[in-house]
Amino acid sequence: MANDQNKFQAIISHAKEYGFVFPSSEIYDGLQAVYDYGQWGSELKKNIKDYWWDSMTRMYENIVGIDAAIFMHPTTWKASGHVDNFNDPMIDNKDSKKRYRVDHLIEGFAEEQREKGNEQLATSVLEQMDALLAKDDFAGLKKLIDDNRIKCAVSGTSDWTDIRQFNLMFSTEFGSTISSDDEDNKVYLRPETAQGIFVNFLNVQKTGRMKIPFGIAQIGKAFRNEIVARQFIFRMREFEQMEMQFFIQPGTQKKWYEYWKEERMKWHLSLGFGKEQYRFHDHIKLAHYADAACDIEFNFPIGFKELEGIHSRTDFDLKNHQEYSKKKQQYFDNDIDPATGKPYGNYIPYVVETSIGLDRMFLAVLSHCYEEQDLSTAEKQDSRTMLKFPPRLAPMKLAVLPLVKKDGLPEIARKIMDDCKSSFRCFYEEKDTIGKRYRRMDAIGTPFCVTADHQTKEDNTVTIRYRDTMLQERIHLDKVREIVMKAIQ
RNA sequence: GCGGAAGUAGCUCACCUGGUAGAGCGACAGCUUCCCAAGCUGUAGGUAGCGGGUUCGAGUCCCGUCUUCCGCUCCA
Repeated sequence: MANDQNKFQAIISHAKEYGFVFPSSEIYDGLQAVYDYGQWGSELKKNIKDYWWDSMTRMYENIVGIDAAIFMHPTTWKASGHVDNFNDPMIDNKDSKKRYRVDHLIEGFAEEQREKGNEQLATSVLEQMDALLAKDDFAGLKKLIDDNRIKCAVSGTSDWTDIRQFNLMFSTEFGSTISSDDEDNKVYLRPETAQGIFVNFLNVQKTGRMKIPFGIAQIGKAFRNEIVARQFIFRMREFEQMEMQFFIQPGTQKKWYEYWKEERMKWHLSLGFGKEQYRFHDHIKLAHYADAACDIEFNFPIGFKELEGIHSRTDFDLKNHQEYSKKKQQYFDNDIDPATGKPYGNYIPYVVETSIGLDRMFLAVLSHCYEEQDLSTAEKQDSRTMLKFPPRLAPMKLAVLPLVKKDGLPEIARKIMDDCKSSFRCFYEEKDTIGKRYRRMDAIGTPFCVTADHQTKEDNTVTIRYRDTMLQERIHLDKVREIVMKAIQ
């Protein structure tokens, strides 16, 4: 465990030192739980994104993608349950360190009084509470708690912190007249990307002539004002989700839930990190919208943690959007129901969701591929740090290196660059010894290096050096592009 | 949010009981032309997280603040 913790620290350092991940606005001391992706990090992230997007939208003919806005109509979040579930004022007892929802605390007190026969007090307290909650009068609520000497069940004391609102959604003002008091102007930064898909369900279904079952995929940013956000990019306030909502007939959710569990696991395994790095974790306590849910957990250096969620969301979201918007969210199914011999007809589809955190996927790839190797021999101490990325995900695919920077070798190397750079990302370097240049490429995870040497001038062959094995082969110049292309496909 | 620890050059760290910052690695330029880092020469880079206080004088003591790490708590 101690070693894994050190490994995690080493990965964070490496990520910063080699341009993968920087703390946000670092020159101003950073911003808690916000990070920026650097020159190689953004490439890696993009490659992960593309890999997911392509496998979703190309490999499944019944899945299409959209890109919805981050801002959504405020009612969206009422329908989704986010406004009700994440707006609770909380209070902490300073002695027991226990945190309570203010309404629960006061209701508990009223209940006690009622049992003791103080019916009048109970009713009065509850009435006051409702009035104060409606006004968001936290000072008044605190006074109510103090005046009635409401105690903590654990510590038995009445030593309370101030009341604070823990709203997991970020909000901002919308429109030309800015008035922070005006609830009508308040818009949220989406706390999940899913709702952008749900509100577009019929648009996509009708214009794309989609037939159930079908899926809508989306990659985009989401924002959550986490109370405690830590562990590097594992839990961030601004993060990116890659998710797909799969619309199905009611009653078939069990089958599709199992189907997507399997499909998503296959996708992860296709990266070749090994089966033992993943496991399923079934949710016992289900979210307000789900009738079955599990996570795919990955073996991070900080332990097995959630990487992707697969949820059977029932018709919770579409049904609520129908209710709040007063617009029918149903689908007419022309397929014949074998039970009745007639079409299935109108229904609100059920949904199975697969939702993966892009930043977590990035961390999974980075931490799994990070390796420190001891290459010491009897004569000499030696070690290298490398990122053994699958070639298709590597930020840089090929380094082109002249063995020395004279005798016409740079010119040959430049020619190779010109031949390859339109096909994939290449890196040219002539400074320092060849060994040092190889090691620098290992550190950012470049899978291939080709070196032009004096023999190249005679027979047009170069050496290609493989990152993982450090072995070299001599190949013809014309083969370079082809070999790399094959590896990244 | 609570408790604990830390914050000095890109990185790792040093400066003992207060007297206006050093090393190694790295980076850059040049030499070397060498197929797996640490050969030679040179250069750049820090007002010690930030703010305040004590003092003739603070990186060094005190307070506040921000950030990070560890533990607890939380995580629809």
